[in-house]
Amino acid sequence: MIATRKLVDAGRSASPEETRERILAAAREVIGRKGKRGATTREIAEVAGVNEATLFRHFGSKESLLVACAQHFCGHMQLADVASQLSGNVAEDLLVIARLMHARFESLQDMIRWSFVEQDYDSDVFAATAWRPQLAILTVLTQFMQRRIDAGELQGEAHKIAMVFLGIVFMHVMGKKKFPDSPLHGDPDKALRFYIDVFLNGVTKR
Amino acid sequence: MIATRKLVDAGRSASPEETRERILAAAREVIGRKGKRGATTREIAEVAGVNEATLFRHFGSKESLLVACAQHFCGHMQLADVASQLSGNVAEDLLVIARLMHARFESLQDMIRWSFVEQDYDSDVFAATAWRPQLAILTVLTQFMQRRIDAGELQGEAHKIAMVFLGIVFMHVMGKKKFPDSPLHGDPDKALRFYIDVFLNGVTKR
DNA sequence: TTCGCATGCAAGTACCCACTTGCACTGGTC
DNA sequence: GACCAGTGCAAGTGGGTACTTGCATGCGAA
Repeated sequence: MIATRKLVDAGRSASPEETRERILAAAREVIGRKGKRGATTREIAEVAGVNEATLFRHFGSKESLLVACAQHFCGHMQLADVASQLSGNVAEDLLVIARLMHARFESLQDMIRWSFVEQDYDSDVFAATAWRPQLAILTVLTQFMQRRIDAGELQGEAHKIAMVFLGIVFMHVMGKKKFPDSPLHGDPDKALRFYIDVFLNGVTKR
Repeated sequence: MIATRKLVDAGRSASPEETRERILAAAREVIGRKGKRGATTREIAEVAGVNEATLFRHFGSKESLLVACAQHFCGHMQLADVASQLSGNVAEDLLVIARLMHARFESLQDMIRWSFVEQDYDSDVFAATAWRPQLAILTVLTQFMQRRIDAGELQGEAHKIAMVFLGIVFMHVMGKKKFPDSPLHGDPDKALRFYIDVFLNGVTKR
């Protein structure tokens, strides 16, 4: 019974909060691989090292677990501190913002990918929650652009050029697996600098 | 038995090829809404107006149907004729290509969205096939950029700036549902011209 | 007319999934 | 020491899903 003992102890050693955390982390991992539909409670429990019944005792239903998962990992994020890092130089500031975007996209990539498709056809709370960070970033980006336009440094409409910049960085992250042989996916910082250069100056030869 | 008669006749009136076509179209439609996993053979058959057994008699298995569907709609496309429409003016030519990209992305949007997430973790033939048109477009785009660089009109590396342009247009299509209140999603042609302007000249105020 | 092929229809099989339940165990709290 | 909350475990339930099968039907070709 030693083996049984060990397993039991492993479960027992953690507090309920720790158990909850493990389940949420496992859910995120499995959803990243299989998606909302493809993720089974069985596999999530297995990855979490927890009995399936425990999962339901914690979250009640699969749907509740997924929503809790999206809220846990994609909830309110602190973006305000970006402003303090800005120097005044447009290119440098854009790099700061781009790094932030890149990091966020990268770390939430799997969730975002699925929120991209499993959309609102079902008034999907999960997808809406998982997409929130992107909207937040777009807001920050738009505000930044507006300020630079007002200062006479950039031209165009703030939300439009913000969308372009967001699209470029977003596509960079999402494209890693889809265009794996692209030379852009070596040094991320280098790629970001390149994008900023194109964004600011265009590709026309002068 | 008139009702039964009608249904039967509806099925009978079509040739096996037509039946096959209807099933493929239905599969595409349902996959677009529910995804590969979420699409059930029952619903596909229902949408196609055929019996579920007929679906299996045609395609053998759901997986075979999905692969056939991807091949049918995302198979080899004729892109070569773009070259004949090019004028020599970079901005105008980019608009021609962008319109083509936009139309393709738009019409294949649902399939592409799903191929985006249900990726190769399962050596997924469906996803690989559905993604092929994007790779084809990137190739055309890269070649175009290379020619313009060689002609001294553009600067940078062809594949890199091609990726940027692709990303912008791709994000435009994919973002329609995710950023519904963006002013870019009114007149597509206007948006494409705007993207091309930013791509060529940047957003820096001169 | 006759025959075969494509289909409809209904029933069924085997599996998987979300979710439940009852019981046993244990570690910490009083 | 007694109790209890949190967990493991095993079995089970009900519904959905892919896929099969046997038979009836009718259209079109021989």
